[in-house]
Amino acid sequence: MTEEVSPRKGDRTKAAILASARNAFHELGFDGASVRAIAAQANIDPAMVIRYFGSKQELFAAAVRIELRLPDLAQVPKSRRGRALVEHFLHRWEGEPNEDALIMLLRSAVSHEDAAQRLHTVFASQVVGALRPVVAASELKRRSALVASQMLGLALTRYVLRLPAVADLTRTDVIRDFSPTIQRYVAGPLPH
Amino acid sequence: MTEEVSPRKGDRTKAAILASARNAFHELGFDGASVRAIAAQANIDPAMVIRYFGSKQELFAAAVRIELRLPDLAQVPKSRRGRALVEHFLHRWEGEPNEDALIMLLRSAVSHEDAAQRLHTVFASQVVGALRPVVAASELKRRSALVASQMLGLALTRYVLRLPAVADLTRTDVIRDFSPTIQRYVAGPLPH
DNA sequence: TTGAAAAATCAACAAGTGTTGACATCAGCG
DNA sequence: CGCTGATGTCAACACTTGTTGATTTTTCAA
Repeated sequence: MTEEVSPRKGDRTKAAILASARNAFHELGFDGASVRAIAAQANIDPAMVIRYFGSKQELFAAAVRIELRLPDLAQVPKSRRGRALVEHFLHRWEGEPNEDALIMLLRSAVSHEDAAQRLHTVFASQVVGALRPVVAASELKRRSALVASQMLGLALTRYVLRLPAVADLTRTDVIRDFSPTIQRYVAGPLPH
Repeated sequence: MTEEVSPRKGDRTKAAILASARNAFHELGFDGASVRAIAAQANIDPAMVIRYFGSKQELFAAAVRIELRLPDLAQVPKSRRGRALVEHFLHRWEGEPNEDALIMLLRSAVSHEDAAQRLHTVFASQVVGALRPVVAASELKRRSALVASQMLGLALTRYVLRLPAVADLTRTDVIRDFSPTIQRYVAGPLPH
């Protein structure tokens, strides 16, 4: 009534399912989050989940659909690109809690082959995409590997494993401690 | 017959179960590896797995039992401790394939709470234990966090996700590229 | 060889999974 | 009103999971 464009009742519940699914996939991964649990948390019948999304796999694909917000490193002074990258990912991961798709993929990729493939793709677009404009083509793969290993290692230990030593760091700590490493991986000299 | 001390038939199959379980847990994680699949790969009845180990959980605990081979960094010149650490873990992880407990824990910790707790413990003994003799107590937690994030990030991207950019690196490449970072995390200056 | 313990087999259980189809309820429009 | 299509409910399916008990086969010493 109050809406202007067909406030279809179904759209609200569809959104509720999606929100519940994002939460569940975020903290339990694909296999750990059951359709029944997702439905229960949204106060909905499990059958509706299938009716609205077709299958659990398609629900996951919808929940994980990503907006690619790439940082434009070319517009950042060369000496601050490491810091910019760390801030970019930290902002993504701690923007709205229990929402980021990369963490969902990380939690799922271990056991779910499709999620692993999607993570490869996301990695390629996010990290390689960010670095391509600012590093030599001959070094792109190597520098991307280094950045990915450190940033995914940070995400893993901080958000998935929650090792106290890493999880207890403040945002400021993280930026201060990891920026120099990423800076070297992006723009520093590589050992020959 | 050819053995001297009670070559109990059961010990052989128990060992076979353990080997099969290590393999399965290593590539599928705790939830992904079913008791039936483990038994099938060892050509035995699923019931035997339970009879010999009590439960899947106890089998996992037995498969993941770890020999703590800590590197003694105090005996390594200060400037080479980063390299020594990288070589230590690389040797662990690529020693005998499909055997390392840390990878098994990494694959399982995502969905299995006990595995996550064990990983915290292993991390504490392996990383913190190696660093304690050679870093100031006031910096131990912070330096351990940095080393753990990079080394687990390497393990994650190389062995679990198998991102081509990281998995394609040779052992020599890995040592060359990651040692400087770990060296800085262990003995270099920390940003204030 | 005989007999007892160890090892292996088989079928079944209770619980949980994703998914489906038949049915009931409700909305809004003619 | 009555009708139609969208929403929601319920029970059941086929399957997989870890685990158990009864039963049979094998092993090995007396």
